[in-house]
Amino acid sequence: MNMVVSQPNSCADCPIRHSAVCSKCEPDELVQLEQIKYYRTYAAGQTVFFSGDSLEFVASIVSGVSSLTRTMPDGRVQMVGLLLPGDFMGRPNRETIECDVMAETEVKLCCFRRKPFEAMLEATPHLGQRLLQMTLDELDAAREWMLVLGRKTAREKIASLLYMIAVRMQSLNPNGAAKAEFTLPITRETMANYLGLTIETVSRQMSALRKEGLIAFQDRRDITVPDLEALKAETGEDA
Amino acid sequence: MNMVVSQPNSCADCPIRHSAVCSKCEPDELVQLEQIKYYRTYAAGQTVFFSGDSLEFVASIVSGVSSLTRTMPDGRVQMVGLLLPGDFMGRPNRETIECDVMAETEVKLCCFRRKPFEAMLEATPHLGQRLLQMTLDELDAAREWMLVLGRKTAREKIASLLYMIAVRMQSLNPNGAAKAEFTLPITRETMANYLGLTIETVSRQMSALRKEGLIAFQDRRDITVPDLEALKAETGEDA
DNA sequence: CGGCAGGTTGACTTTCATCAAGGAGTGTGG
DNA sequence: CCACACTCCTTGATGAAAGTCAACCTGCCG
Repeated sequence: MNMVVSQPNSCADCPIRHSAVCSKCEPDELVQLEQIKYYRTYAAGQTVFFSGDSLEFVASIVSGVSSLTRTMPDGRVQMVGLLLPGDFMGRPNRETIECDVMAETEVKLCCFRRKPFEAMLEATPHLGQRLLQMTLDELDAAREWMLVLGRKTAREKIASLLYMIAVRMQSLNPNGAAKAEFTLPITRETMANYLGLTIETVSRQMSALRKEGLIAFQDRRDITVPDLEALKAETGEDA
Repeated sequence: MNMVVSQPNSCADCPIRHSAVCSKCEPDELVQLEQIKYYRTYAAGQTVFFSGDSLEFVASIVSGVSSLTRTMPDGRVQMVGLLLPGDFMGRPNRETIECDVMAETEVKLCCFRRKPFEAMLEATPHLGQRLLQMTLDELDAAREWMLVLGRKTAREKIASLLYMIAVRMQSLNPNGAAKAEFTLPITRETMANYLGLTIETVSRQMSALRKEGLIAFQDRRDITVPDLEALKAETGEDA
């Protein structure tokens, strides 16, 4: 595994200092965390954990995008989580992980060996409180996604995914523009796995949305959404 | 709302004392909890919370089964959670709830007003630690379910649901019998909403599984599974 | 007895998956 | 520099699975 261990780095200038699991920690608690943390980088396409692996560390995503997937014995794959910067990877108090974790883009992790992290979780309420918040948010997101998987049409699924990504990117430049441009961090296959569709259906629906002017793209990664509200209307969730 | 407030009850002889959010609490912490708790009972079919309601209390399920559902503007419904005795209902640090919560059977809740509960969560690490564990477990279950919704056939979905319920019931009488009998706590419509299917498809697949001898039933609630392993083989997850 | 909710079954339709062919961009080696 | 192989994507033709519409059954309750 050609993963790279980077040089040490300070929490003070960490880009996810205020959103990650450590965001409620006091300065003295950060000092403790600094002592057990280390960085790792994974190239796009590399696997971080295989399902069933023993869970040696937990981590915050510093940069990049990772996916969680589950695979059936006959090869069917369903993505069950998409981890963005600030998100937490791994399970305290669990020996193994039951998903494959993959780097969709180059990913930089801030890792903590699991045992010391669990000990700190017991001793440092701020850490556990933040992790609880984050886990509850993820649970809400997972439930939202169950609606998409269980009840939406292919077209609505695509619109939902694009809308979600557009809004997340939008939140970075917060002037409420009606328009959005972004680079899809994932392939058609990854989209299909996320949405419970085949890549052919993804491709067809992307073409259909383009034909109708709801989205635009030249190379197949850089997407323009001329009218976010119009796209939202296609998600099936508008009133 | 004809909900009933029951007479006070002691934690000491509570049936979910060792599985609920309070299960790690020390005696003195239980005393605190006793001061802010109260019981409510809902009849089958009653709504506990409507989506968007302000969240006045959180609760443990003492007995019965509740469902969490999300509804689209055009009426499509997806169940996103099934709460059994011991499970926790509600979100600390959130003003409103974004699901409908319904009593599928008669349900007895042990309620805590949200604000005092949040205060205790800050002050009592045992409470937060247990809630974190439970939330992580629910997240895993939600992800498992995303695989069912996204990638399984109707037949596999039905088999998965029946197998899950059979195993949960089985865990109550722990001699590893190959056979299982149980009463479905939910209607065909609820099954359909859980599985992302129509009730007609649920009905057809139930009939098909019965024709093949994988399950048996006379009245449509009391199910017999003569061979749990055979049923498991139909879930698509066997190796 | 009639009405009603929940469930089953059949005929038909729609949606999406499957199978298959081929295009566009990229990297490699002759 | 061009041929090629390869990955990722697109598009078309066809088929299978599940949804829709409709009729009817069953048990229950007033």
